[in-house]
Amino acid sequence: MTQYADEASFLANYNRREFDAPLLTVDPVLFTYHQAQLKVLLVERSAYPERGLWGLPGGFVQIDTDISLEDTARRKLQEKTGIIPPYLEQLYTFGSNQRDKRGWAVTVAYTALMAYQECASHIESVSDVQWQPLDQLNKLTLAFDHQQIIEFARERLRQKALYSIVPAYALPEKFTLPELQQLHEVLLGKPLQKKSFRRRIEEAELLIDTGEKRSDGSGRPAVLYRMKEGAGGYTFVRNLEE
Amino acid sequence: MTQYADEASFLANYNRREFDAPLLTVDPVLFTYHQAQLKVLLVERSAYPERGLWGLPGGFVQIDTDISLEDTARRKLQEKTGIIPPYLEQLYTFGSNQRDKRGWAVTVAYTALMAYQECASHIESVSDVQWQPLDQLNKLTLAFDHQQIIEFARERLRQKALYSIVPAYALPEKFTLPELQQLHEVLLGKPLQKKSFRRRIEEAELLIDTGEKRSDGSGRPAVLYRMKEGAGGYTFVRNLEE
DNA sequence: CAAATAGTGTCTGTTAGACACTATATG
DNA sequence: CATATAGTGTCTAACAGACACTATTTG
Repeated sequence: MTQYADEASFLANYNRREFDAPLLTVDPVLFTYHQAQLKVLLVERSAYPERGLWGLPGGFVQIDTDISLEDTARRKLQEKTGIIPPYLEQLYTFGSNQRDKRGWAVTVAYTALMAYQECASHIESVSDVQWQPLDQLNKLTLAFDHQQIIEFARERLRQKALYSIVPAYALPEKFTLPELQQLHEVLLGKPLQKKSFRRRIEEAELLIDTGEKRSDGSGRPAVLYRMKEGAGGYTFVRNLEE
Repeated sequence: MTQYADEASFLANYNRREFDAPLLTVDPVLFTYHQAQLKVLLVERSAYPERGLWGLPGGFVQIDTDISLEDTARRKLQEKTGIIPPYLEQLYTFGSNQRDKRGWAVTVAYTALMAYQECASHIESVSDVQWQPLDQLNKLTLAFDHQQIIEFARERLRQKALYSIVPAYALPEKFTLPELQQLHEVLLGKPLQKKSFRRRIEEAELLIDTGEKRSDGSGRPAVLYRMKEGAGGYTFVRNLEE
């Protein structure tokens, strides 16, 4: 191993391609909620490997333009949806010598949430991007280990539904409490007590009453709320029942 | 961009050094509890960059021997402590163009816990590995952003003290409830109600009474317990008060 | 016995579950 | 009015906080 007199000369001679390193990608899992279903954003791969398969809207870090991993995630999401989603959080980093045919590969996965309508027009204009309902995911063969990554992200989001209102970021800016409760019920796979659900959200003062209401055509109209600043970061001290 | 007829010819021509990619390392944050203090394992860097500074016991993925990121973390910990710690969990992945003088760099950080005594002899035999008390960390200048990574890991461990007994992995195999409570109190920075602390652990049946007791020289001896299989994965539905 | 530490009994307070009730919309 | 959906009142159950009490050790 070469010895250097000081750090400056070490850095001057440093060559980042000297060693074989794992491939490094960033893969955002973008969820939304539409027509009583959780959906995930998939992209059809146009290049090898796994060409023709659907997968997550990820890609390589561009070291000359991205300044952080989150930056890369935001860039890829904007490329595919036209929008930067209101919720983006690092999920987990998957890395092994098995998950990519090219060899050792690492992906930093993110969970993102946004309203379905926010990018509906953008997505309808292209054929290689689609919202896939989560309960029909088995019918598709996804690229790499993206199926497992999506399941991992869904499980984490399910956990969050027990102690936060993070799922609300998958709804439009203005939404009703029954809508939010339905979303939580889909995530948890079981009905929730209306009273319990509302009470904890009201007592924690997480939402702002917009003064508006919305009717579904029949029945009493529901109040439209907006999330308060930072409401996604709030965690209840006690979980809902599993 | 070159076009390939099929995936096989794409893979045959694939060169993983073709593009500049971020550096990728794995950095375990290994905590223990000794003499009423939380301590973290640090290593003195023998090579550039940041030579001479203390930092986390991490390193590059060895793509020919490691089969997963967790593998890399385990290997580095075994190299420095002689032991594979009983608790190892991925923490967070830090990546930006600012955190390493060599340029864009990513590190997958892990939290690990083990008993102080398990590797005391191994560590005492070398001069470049040490347990550093967390409340004296400010006095040291650490390599890269390792100071922030340690703080991040400590904060996550603090959270876990509110809803799990994961911190118990920082104790010897057999430990007493007062010991575990003290550790939680150090993590949370505040005293806990003895009764509340014991009650929830007993009701969840997380520990096994070894039948043995240990006296500190004065006062009633405390019962020695062992963790049940999977006790670290248990989460209480209700948190302790912050 | 006193001092020290481990461990328990039991009351209170908070918050989720259950479920019946009222409120407000449409046709 | 009937029906549908939104939203409330209120009792119960579970579980953490508070704190005084008992238990077991050493000297």
